[in-house]
Amino acid sequence: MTRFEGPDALGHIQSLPSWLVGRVAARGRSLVADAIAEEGLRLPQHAVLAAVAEYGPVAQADLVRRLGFDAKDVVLLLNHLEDAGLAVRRPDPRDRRKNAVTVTSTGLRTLERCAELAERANAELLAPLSEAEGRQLMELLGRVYEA
Amino acid sequence: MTRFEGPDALGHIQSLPSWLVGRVAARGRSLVADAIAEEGLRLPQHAVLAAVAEYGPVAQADLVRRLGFDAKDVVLLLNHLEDAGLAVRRPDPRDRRKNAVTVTSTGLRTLERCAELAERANAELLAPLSEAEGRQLMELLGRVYEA
DNA sequence: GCGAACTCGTTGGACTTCCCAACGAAATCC
DNA sequence: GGATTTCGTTGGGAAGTCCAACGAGTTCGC
Repeated sequence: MTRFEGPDALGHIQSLPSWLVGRVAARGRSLVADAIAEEGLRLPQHAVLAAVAEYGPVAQADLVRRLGFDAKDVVLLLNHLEDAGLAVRRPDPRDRRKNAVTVTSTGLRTLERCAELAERANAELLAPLSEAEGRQLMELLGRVYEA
Repeated sequence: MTRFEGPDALGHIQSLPSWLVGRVAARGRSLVADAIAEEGLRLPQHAVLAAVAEYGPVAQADLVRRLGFDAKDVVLLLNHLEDAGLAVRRPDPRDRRKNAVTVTSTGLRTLERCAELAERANAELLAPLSEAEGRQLMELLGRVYEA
């Protein structure tokens, strides 16, 4: 085991995988957030809008479950998306407790531009790596995450 | 370019490196946070305590610069560490504006236990990978981060 | 059937992290 | 020795995450 824990305490923390992956994640988050800010969206708004687009008319509780977001936050995020004309809430006739949330055509176009922007931001993130190394990084991260 | 952006919008986001690295970072953060919670410390407190231990008697402004934390938060974190008897603030005789922050012997022992706990949490994080793969992941992340 | 238990959307609040502004005290610059 | 800067501290605000509760609506158990 390592001696001299005190003098190297911070260095030890910063040598841990959890610290390094946290730093890279922060950088990636920042890059993507700045990119899609060009479309006036924040990261959680983008995620909710994408989930709405993917799962068609969907209840908010489903979004909560699929995204792992808090129900309250989904309410506020959808308020914003609706105000921006990107998504629509309509009552579900089959279950009057539910809202059937849909993406608008404007929202779909915004989503396509965001996909492009996010992809470019990720290219910038992985710029120091070759294509093969980028795939390898993804493969390793995938195995860690699935565990 | 990809067609059918709408139906696969969320899947596209979740296939990006920024998303995957964010997920892995969240898992690592959670594992380490739970581990050192055993010693009654939260992650930022641990970081500050480690920085204090590493840089000996150090001014708070130095901690702010080295950690990149907000000055206000460092004040509050040090308040907690001092109340817990892990660190001490004393006036710096050479510059009466500064506090000379030091770790107590209790803080040092806590730090050593935290180092062990954090290391075990990271081992759990990288459990799905072999040792060589773990080193490779660190090497790739390091190159991405240094950029 | 019909009351109990649950679900849905919503509201409220607490906490943490991060960012910016200001302040008195103290040091430094010239 | 006056102007500028630094230091610790306090204050406030935006954003993200989480928990508790509620009325309206639906489903389950008997």
